[in-house]
Amino acid sequence: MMKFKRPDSASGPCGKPYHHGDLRRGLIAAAQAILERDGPQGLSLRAVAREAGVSPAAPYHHFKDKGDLMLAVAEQGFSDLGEAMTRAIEAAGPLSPEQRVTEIGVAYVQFAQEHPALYRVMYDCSRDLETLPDTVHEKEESSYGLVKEALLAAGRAEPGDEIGLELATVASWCAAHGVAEMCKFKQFDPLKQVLGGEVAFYRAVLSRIGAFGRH
Amino acid sequence: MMKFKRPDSASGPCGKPYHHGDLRRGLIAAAQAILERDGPQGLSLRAVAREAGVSPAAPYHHFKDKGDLMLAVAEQGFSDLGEAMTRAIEAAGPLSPEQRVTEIGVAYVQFAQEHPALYRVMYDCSRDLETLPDTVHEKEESSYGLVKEALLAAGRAEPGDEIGLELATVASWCAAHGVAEMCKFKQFDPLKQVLGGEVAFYRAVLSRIGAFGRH
DNA sequence: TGTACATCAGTGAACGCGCGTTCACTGATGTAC
DNA sequence: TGTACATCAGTGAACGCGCGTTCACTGATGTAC
Repeated sequence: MMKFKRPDSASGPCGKPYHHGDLRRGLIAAAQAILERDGPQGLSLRAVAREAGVSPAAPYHHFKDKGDLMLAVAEQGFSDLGEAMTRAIEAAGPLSPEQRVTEIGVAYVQFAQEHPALYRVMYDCSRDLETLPDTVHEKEESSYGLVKEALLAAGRAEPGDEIGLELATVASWCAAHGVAEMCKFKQFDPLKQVLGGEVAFYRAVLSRIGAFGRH
Repeated sequence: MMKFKRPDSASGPCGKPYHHGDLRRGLIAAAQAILERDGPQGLSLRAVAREAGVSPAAPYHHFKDKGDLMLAVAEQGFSDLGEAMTRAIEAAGPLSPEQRVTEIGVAYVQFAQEHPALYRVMYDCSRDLETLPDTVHEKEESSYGLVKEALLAAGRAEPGDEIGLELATVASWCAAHGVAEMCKFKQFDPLKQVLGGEVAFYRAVLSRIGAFGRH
């Protein structure tokens, strides 16, 4: 994120350098900025180039086409989500396996709440591919793996019951996605108020759903 | 849906009638057809007019702007969803309250699976409004009301515990939404195969989630 | 250390496209007399 | 029953816009000698 090794030698006295340094990363960051500011509607290839201070043709040196750029944005998002989940359980200190599951769920929903537009792009890209990016599902240290492992530790499936564990993981993932997307509706405002805030609200909902732990 | 009272008197010998008869309904139907055929990407105002066999300006006699048309499409969708849920529990014959809850959930997910593009538009419109259409949440015979009532009957909240019931309803709704959206990912194909089909799969997931009944 | 040159990473103008919306219009309908 | 006319529901051409992508180009970099 801050590994830009922009060579200052190339910059004129008052102008921008001709070469960006790490435009690939810069474009992904620009896309994220647009998502935060304007939402998914504003996310065009030209807008991303504009945001990065570069001509509309420049991205084509780093991405095959628009879809390729979007995919990279989504993958970065999933990687950030995984980090957020990991950070959350580390920050919480020592936790029971059951609490660990809950905290992961809360972190997931919180991430989606904090970056709604990014979350949408992540989800949309996945659907278009009809597969989830490797960062979610394949890698050893993936978010999916994190959830699965936490559920196993919490005894949500008998050791060896691979199918049961898989099912529990899918269930949790679905629940978290559902909560993440529904939470923003105004109709739930009174409920949020009664429960004492956003986080309390989706903690309550997740807990009701059950897949993320009942305390 | 078939209440077109197209006045044939207006049609020429081989041409279309100048007046459509019920263009408002026709446009909504055309939009649904486009969604089924081309997905949400293809859903522009012009495309809808084209599909309905009408000039691009014609819709403006029936809808304020594009958003207004989309909203009507979404509302029709929510109304269809409500009907599908009602039909499902009626078709299932006599059910225990607990089974009723499950069947409603399955019907919800099934509807989303059968009309993925429509479902997406429904959801997107709701988010843009930041409220759910009245057909979902307000009306007496709304889908939301249906779920709530079934949960109450199933004893998911003490009678009188309005907040608990509301929370249970939200939880179920979130869960159904999550399952509906996640089910299509290819990664879950092996699991579906093991469990013996699509419906068995999301029945299993819903049941794991808990909010829709454990048997 | 200096120079020639291939390669890389940008520019900016242009393309064709489909979009949402507007406009003045016209054909059809239905009502008053 | 017949006719004049207001109203309604269409037409089709045009607008300006931002988009994704392509092209020939050029400035900067780094390597071989």
